[in-house]
Amino acid sequence: MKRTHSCGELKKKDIDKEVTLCGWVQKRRDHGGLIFIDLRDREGITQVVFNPKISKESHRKAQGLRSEYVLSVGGKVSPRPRGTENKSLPTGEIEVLASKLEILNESQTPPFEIADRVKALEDLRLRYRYLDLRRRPMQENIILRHRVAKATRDFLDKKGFIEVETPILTKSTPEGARDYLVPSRVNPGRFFALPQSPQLFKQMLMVAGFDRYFQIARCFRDEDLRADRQPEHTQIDLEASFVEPGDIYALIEEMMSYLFKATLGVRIKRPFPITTYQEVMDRFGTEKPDIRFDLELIDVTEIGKEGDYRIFKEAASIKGIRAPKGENLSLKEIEKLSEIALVYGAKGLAWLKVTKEGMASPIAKFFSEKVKNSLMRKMKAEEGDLLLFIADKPEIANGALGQVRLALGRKLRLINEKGYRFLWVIDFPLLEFDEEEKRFKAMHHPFCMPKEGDLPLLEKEPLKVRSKTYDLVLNGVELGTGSIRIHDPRLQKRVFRLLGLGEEEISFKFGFFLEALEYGAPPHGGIALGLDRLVMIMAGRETIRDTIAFPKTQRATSLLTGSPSLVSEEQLKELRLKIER
RNA sequence: GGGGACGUCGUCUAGUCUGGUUAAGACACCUGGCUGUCAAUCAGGAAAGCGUGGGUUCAAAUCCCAUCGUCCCCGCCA
Repeated sequence: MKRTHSCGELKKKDIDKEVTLCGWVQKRRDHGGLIFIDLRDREGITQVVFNPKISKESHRKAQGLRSEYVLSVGGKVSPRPRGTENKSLPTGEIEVLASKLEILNESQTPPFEIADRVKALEDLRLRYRYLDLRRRPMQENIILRHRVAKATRDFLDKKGFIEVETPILTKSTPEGARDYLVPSRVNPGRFFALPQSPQLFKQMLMVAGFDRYFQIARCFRDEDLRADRQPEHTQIDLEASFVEPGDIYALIEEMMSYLFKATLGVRIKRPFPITTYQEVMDRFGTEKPDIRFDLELIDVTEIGKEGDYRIFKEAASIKGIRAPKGENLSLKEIEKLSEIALVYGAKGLAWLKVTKEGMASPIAKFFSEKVKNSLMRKMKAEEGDLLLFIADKPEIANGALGQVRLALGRKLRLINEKGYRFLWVIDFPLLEFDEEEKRFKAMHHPFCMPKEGDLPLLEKEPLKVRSKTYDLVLNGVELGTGSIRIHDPRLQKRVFRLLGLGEEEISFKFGFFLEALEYGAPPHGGIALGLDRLVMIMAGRETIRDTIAFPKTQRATSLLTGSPSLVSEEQLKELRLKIER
């Protein structure tokens, strides 16, 4: 036994105990006659004092200690002299008077300081991830992640869910994201795909009668990265038989409530509001609205067209948003908002300031007092407000103004950073039209059940068909996606055909799955929640990289290991692969 | 595929717009002093030729071109 206690637990009550601590040298303060070492481990920091009167030998050895050396220190816990207690440290009332010192390992001077507040840039942190992970905030993130995963398992176990592992080496299927492929040496020219999600396996587990399944599942997608997107991410994946959407809502709401309580001690308000896709698009311009603040998009198409402003008159849709007290925003700040609108495809951002003297704006002259007044009324505008408008195709007007809304929320400090506001977004369209490929694509995935009432439209007006889908949104972040699935093989085939899949392709790609549905597949549904994103929000971080022990860069490489890397000719030959140069 | 920001001692920055002495500071590091520090302190020291390659110029960290890397975003991500 190298240690008797952790570096975070010794308190007044331990005074006079003989203890042995192990840890890293956080800091050495050498006063010549007296040396202080802050010894750090996962649990905290304890001050160790080397006094030649207690041990000449240890004091001599301690002179050679440097940052990040690994030590085992034996000594007596004693109260700090009156007036030298450190209130900012949980162990600050005591210190260990070292009588024994063993240097377990030395350390090079680290490339950056192991401090709570990082100064090092992220690429350096990633290259030395094991040092970055020594920092307390990173340890807290990873430990929080562990607690969330643990609480998830506890909760779902109690609810009768069985954790089942599904293959990592699986089959490439069309639709969705690009697959990561793995060549098969035993079957030259053939490839496994890493799963984008365990979707088909969990459905087949329902066919198998497991009734309730879950998995903390790694998912792989070979797409471009973002702050909240990594090539491999982890989902809390679950599926249940004989359920309605309401069963899933209730389960997930209870689970979220349990997770937040168990890990953060935070109470979550239930039930979560439920809104349709159509409604959130109209009101917030996005399928994942941040409802921590109220600003909503307002349809002013009718009123806007009454003026003489050509751009309004010719637009299919005019959406407006009211920035309370936005009068104070400078032209430059409005210009910034307008740039955001441009990025999201709008051609411009029109604005009106409501001042004492009336409407101040380059476009005010195009509108009569009457029109201006009805605009004011419709948007519930008050003096001092700034009104912003985008006139365009409905998708653009909504989408771009939705982004302006988010920027406004931040700019005007309307967002309660400490709040957790969940929202269900339901009834997504089953399909969307891909302009590039000129065909229908599944909005979520091809296994979502269409709403029964919309079934007659399936072949006639496919875009009007809504599906039994539900997205869970938290603070403007898409946390998870789920649906009731198709369990009828005939209906599943109809949907495949709608997606433009030929009979041959259907049986090649999905034959095994359709066959499974033929053998008494129960009605079922489920959801998958992004664990990385959930922990990111809980930890108050801006990127999921801070919640993943060993993440990849935006170019999908590991700076730590240098992967992906070249492989030997022999390896390629064995796989019968040739690299084109 | 596209847009943007950044790259200077170990680290983080200043310097770059407006080319011109020994490229500056803080932290870290090294040596020495110091028995109550915890952002220890005092004295001294070492440390980068400015991501890489090319070009312009009497002269390039600074201007131009290319390239590499990191980050943010659009597209993409069911």
